[in-house]
Amino acid sequence: MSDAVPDLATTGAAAAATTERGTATTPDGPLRLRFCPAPSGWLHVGSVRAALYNWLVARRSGGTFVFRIEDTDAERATLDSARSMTEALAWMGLDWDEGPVLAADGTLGSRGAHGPYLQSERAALYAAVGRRLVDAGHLYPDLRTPAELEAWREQHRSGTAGGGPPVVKRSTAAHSEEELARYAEEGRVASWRLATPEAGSITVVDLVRGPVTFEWAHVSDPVLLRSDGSATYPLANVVDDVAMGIDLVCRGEDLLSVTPRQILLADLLVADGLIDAALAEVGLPPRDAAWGPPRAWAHLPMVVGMDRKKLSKRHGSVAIQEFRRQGFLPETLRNHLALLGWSHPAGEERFDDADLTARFALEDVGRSAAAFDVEKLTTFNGERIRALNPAELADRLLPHLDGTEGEAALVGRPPSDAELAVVRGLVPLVQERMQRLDEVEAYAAPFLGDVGYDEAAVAKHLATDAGRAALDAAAAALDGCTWDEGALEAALRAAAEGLGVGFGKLAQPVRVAVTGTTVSPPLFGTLVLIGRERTLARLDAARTLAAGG
RNA sequence: GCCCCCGUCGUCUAGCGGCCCAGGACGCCGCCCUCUCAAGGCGGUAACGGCGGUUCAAAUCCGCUCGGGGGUACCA
Repeated sequence: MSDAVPDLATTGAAAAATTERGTATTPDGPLRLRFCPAPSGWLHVGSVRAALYNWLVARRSGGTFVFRIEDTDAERATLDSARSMTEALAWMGLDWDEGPVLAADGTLGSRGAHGPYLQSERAALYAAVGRRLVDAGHLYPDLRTPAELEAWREQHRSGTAGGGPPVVKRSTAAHSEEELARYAEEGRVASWRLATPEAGSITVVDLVRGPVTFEWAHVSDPVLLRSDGSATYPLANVVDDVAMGIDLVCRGEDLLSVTPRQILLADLLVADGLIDAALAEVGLPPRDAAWGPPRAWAHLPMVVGMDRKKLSKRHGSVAIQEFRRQGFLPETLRNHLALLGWSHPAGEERFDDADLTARFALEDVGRSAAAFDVEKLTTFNGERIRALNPAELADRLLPHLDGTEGEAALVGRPPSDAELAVVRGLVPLVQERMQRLDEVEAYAAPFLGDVGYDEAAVAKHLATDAGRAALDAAAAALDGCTWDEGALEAALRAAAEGLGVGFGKLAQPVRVAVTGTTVSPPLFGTLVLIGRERTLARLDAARTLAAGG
C-alpha cells in the first residue's frame, strides 16, 4: 500500500457538492434485497421483522432475497450464532435464493452464484478492494491509537478543545513530521479511513422517512481497514452490497446515519470498475453487467419492548427460537410482525402470505418505534391453530410432546401407532381452546400418562360429602355404560338428576377423578378418549382418595 | 456536547384541512352461552404530549417546547 497522502481533489471529497440519492417509491422490476445479520447471539423479533420486510419486497418484485452473514468482527461473531440464525430464518419460512444453507449435519453450505455469503470467507476480496482504494487515493492512514482517538473525541465532546463536533476528517487526522517519526520508531501501523467530503451535503430520500439531509462536515471518516489489515463493517457491508447487486437496502433505523458514507463508498467501488477488478483478482464470480450501486433505501423504526425500552434479555421471548419452543406458528409470526410498523391498506389484520406479498409496500411503513405485543400475537396464534386442519395440527403438536421442543416426552420419537391415535383423538378436544402449541403438554398428560392429582382440586371436589356421593353415583352410572359420548352424557346427566344436583356438581368431581385437575377438555369426549378401563380405574382410585385413604 | 429520527386509546395502528366530540385490532370490563377452561356472540372503557401560529375550519400545515429513540467505535 502507498503511504502517500493523496491530493484532496482525487478523493471522494471531490464529490463535495450537494447531492441527492434514493427514491420516493420502490423501484419497479425485480429487485435484489438482502438480510445480513451479524452473528452474535440470537435472531430477535426486530431482526426477523427486517428480514421479513426484505423478503416481502423481494418476492413482490419477483426479485431475489439474499441472506448474508456479516462476521467481520472476529471478537464477537460465532459460528454457533450463524447456524442458529440460519435455522431461525428457515423456520420462519423466509426462504432465501442465495446464502448459507444449514445441512443436516450442522455444517453451513451455500447456495447462489455470488457467494460466498459468509464475510469471513471473503477477506481476500476486502483486502483487494482496500488496496485499490488506497492506490486511488480514497483512503488515508490514521496512526493514532484507539486510546488517543478516544481522548481526542472526549475533548471535543466536552467542548474543552474549543468547540467543534468530534468528527474525524482527513484534516483532523494529519500527522506532523515529528509525530510520523515518533510513530515509525514505535512501530505503529496505520488504520485506513475513507476520506469523505469536508463540505457540502447529501440528501437520502428514504422510502419510509422521506428526504433526510446530512452535512458532510458532520460525517466522520470511517475506518475501512483496521491496523491489522482486516476489513470493518463499513467496508465489507458496502463491498458485498455492490458485489451482490443489492438494489434496495432495507434495515433498521440505527443504520440511517451511516448511509451517506455508504453511498459515497458504493459509488467509488462501481466507478472505473474497481469492484470488478477486485472480484476478478481474487477469483470470485463477476457481477452482473447491469448492476449498479444500491439505489433505494428504507430505514425501519426500531422495535422496542412493552416497556418502551430497547429489546433485551429482560423482555423474555426475544430470541425467535423461543417463540418456536412456546408453540407459536411461523405463519402467525409473519402476519403479526408484518403489522409491526406496517398496516394493510384495507385495514385487514389477518392475512396470509399471498395477500401480504401482494399488498406490502415500504412506503406504507410507519415511522415511529413499535412495541412488540405478545398478547396480540398469542390471540392471533390461537386463531390460526383453530383454522388448521386436525391432521396437520396433530403433526405440529408432536414436537411438543416428544421432547423436541419442550422437556416432556409423553410420546416416543417417532410415536407409536397407539400414541399417534391418542394425539389425533386429542386434537378435536383441544384445538379450540389452545393459543400455543406447547399448551398441549398439560392437556395431553392425563391421556398419555398417569394422572397427577392436584391437591386443592381433590380437597374441593373429592374429599367432601358431595364429592363422594358424586363419585359413587358416577361410578355406578358408568359401569356397563356404552362408551360413546351420547351414552355417557345420558348416563351422567341421569346420575346427577338422581342425586338431585345440577350437572356441574357431578361433572367436576368426575373431571378431577379422571384428569387430576379442574380444567380439562369437555368431559364426555375426555372419557371416550381415556377409555372405559382407565376411567373406571381412576374413578376407583379417586373414591379411595376421597375417603381419605 | 454534536448530528439524525420519532410523538393518535395500555399496545399495534387508520387518519394525509372539513366526512373525526377520531375508526379498526389486541388487551381490559360487563352480559349471553356453558360440565371446568376455552372458543363464540353482544355491548362497553380508553388517545390526537404541551404552547403558539396559518386558516372560515387542524389530529392533519408551520414554529417553538417537552418527551422518547438512534448515532457519535480499529461493533455491526
